[in-house]
Amino acid sequence: MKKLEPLKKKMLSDPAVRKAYDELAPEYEIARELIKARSRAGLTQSDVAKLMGTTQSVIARMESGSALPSMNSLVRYAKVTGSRAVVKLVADRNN
Amino acid sequence: MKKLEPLKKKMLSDPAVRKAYDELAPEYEIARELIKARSRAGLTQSDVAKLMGTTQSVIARMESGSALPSMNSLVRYAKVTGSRAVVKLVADRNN
DNA sequence: CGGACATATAGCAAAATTGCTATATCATGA
DNA sequence: TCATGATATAGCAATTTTGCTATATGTCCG
Repeated sequence: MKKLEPLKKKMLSDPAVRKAYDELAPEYEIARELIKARSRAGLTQSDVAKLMGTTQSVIARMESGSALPSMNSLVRYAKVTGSRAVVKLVADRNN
Repeated sequence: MKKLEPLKKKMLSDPAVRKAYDELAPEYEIARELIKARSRAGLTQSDVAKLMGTTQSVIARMESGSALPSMNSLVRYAKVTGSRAVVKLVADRNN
């Protein structure tokens, strides 16, 4: 299943594509983290919503990666899914 | 320099204190990450501001922990300081 | 098929963050 | 002391996220 890597690399060498990717990637990365945490906790979006004191559509939106959430939301989401939000800024030459 | 740990533990056993601490902690944790990244890059707040296309006061506010920033800001800040924002929701029984 | 349950999207108001200007504080060196 | 560079804070407008209701999709049984 690693056959896509070369193509990916090639596409990312296009500056325009690269820029879009760089800005988009974090949203999906976070979305994946959210979904992982929620399934680990065995909760539905409605469950999480109720626990966070909001509605299911809000959770769906966060997990869809249609926008970068605030740390506030992230921390609250983490809390109700039995997780802890860890944020690090790691040195990275390639950016 | 570990003498404060027992006191800290005791204080946190007070529910009211604990709640305030839980909500406050992430802001300062993030602020510390920001400042670390910036000094690693050898930049001033004004430098970062310019690179991000904003002003020094905005950076000062982010680093003061007076509010939880958005992932958007975090990612942009990371980028100009030669870092990468890593967000993880790690399983954590104690919360 | 028809009914539950889970997730996704739209549209708008409310709330929070961001951007900005101005100014304050603080440390350092000439 | 004065000047300079760096960081902090205030106040307000602009932008973004959040919260909400309603509705759409999609899936899995019975």
